[in-house]
Amino acid sequence: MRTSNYLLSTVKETPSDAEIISHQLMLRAGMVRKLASGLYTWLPTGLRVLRKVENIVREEMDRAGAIEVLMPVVQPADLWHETGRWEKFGPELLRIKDRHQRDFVLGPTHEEVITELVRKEVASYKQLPLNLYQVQTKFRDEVRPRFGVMRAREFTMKDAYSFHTSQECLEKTYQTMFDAYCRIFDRLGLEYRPVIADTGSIGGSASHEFHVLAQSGEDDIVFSDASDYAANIEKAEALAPSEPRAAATQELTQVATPDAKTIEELVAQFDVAIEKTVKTLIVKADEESEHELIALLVRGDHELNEIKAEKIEGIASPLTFATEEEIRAAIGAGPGSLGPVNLPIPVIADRTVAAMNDFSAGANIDGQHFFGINWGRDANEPQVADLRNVVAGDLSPCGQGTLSIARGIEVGHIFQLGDNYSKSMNAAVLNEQGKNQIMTMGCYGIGVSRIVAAAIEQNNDEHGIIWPEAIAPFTVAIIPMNMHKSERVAEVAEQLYQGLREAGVDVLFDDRKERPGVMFKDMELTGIPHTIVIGDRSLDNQVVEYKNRKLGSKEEVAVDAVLGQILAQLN
RNA sequence: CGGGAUAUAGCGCAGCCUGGUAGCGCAUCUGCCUGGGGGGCAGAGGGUCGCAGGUUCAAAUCCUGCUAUUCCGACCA
Repeated sequence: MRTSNYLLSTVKETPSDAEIISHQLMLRAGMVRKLASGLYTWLPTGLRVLRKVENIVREEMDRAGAIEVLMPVVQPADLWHETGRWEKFGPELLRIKDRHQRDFVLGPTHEEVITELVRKEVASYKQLPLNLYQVQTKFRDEVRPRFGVMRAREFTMKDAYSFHTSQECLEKTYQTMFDAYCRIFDRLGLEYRPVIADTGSIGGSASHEFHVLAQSGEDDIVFSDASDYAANIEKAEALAPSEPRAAATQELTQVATPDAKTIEELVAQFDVAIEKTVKTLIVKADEESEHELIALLVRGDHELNEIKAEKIEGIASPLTFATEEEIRAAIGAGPGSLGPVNLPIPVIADRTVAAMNDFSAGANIDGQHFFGINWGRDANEPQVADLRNVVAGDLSPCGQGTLSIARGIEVGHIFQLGDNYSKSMNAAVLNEQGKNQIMTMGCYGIGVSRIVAAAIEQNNDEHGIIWPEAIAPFTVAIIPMNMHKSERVAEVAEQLYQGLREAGVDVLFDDRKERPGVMFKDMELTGIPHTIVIGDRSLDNQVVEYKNRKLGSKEEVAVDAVLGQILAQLN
């Protein structure tokens, strides 16, 4: 490609509404442009990268035995009624009507459509297992699109769905997909981790997420320093403290704390360690419960894990915090002064809290706290559950080592769905006994467009993007110096360009009548891995200059050797 | 959905408080110079000041409403 026939569309200034580095660089490098909130046009450079990611994903899916299909973006509401997700999905599901006033949705995912297809096309166990995938546009009407294509409303996803007659068979395909995903992310050149994950609203049993490690990631993932254990913080179990609860040493005392509405204020104003404080959070109980509200207790310096909390029996799902009015009506004190002593509603304590002694918490009287609280003596032994997020330094749930925490960008997610969808949609085959049997399903997603952003998050410097070789929009850039005056430069550049093209290399020949600085900056911003600089100065010595974007290195290469050397390096 | 901010040339911004000829940098176009790191000189084009009302002799500027964008929070395969 010649830049004179191309739409480079680079910009110098950083658009003011781009928050994270990948979004800024994608705009500056001319990869995407925003059309409306969460909707992006892919410019030629961005599209080249997107296609390269897609192709790697396709190759590995095909290699792993999956078969490509393509399903519509627009889906009839009937299917969503069948699985109950028409009601269950929130406003994130964009619902539309056609001219006959029939309901449709813009597909945020395709479990319904694929299950509809397979239940019609597959009748016998002999046709299974089957793993179908597509690379398709999805639409989710996100509450708050942000970070460019990282969290867009319209995005490209590879989604695969497998069908089986047994759990064993599902597990085998699940493992095959797990391995395929590792190959994909290896080939993409990304630093990533598979982690144990929550299944979220898609449902099912086993699940792993694949995270690209980056500071700007929206998820916390935790690792053991002594084993392969890695999990999303949503899922990571916080073990009970290894030490049993110590005996009480303090008397229960009530203290006026008019200016301490938060744990931070309490710790700042009174001589109490934050590890000796307890936070009391009030949530709604589920409808069957005889109480309206339930109190959840976590240590002052710990965070409630909402995913864990809403899975506890008796707690409303989705988790809903009580309002101040509801709390006052039930307890008679405001949120800043709550605690387990004399609390008229059920109490569930985190494992850590259950093992505490001599702790402080609100007195359920405005402006009052108790110090020296001890379970059994001052408050009934609570129901105990794992309620909190793990923190760095916690023991690993696998039994080996301690945990550390890093930020990750979720780029892949695989699930063992079981019969969640096949059952409600009655997707069955005849088994070996000639009986109808509901199929068991797995589903496997990769955020293709998100990977483009994630790759940049992980590979950039002050000059711009540094593409991993496998997904660079162009592999080699040719920068001629003063080509429009020097025939010698033009000739060498032209020959090298043709040579690289004939060898099938993605090469960008910067034949614009621009000053050198402009060309250097553009190629660096765009992140092209290899650059050849051709100028009279070096041609006098029969050499050209080779620059490596990633290493930042320069070397001189003989004119007649450069093509061979580049080609050798690419293999 | 709650709280805050913003909307002026393609992009980034000033002007608004204190009403009176719409401005700066970059980009674009023309010419000349320059030619190894976003260069210089000279000139040119480009605006419904988000939209709709209101106040006023006069509104980018003051008032009201709306819309969009954005940040924080809640929410989220």
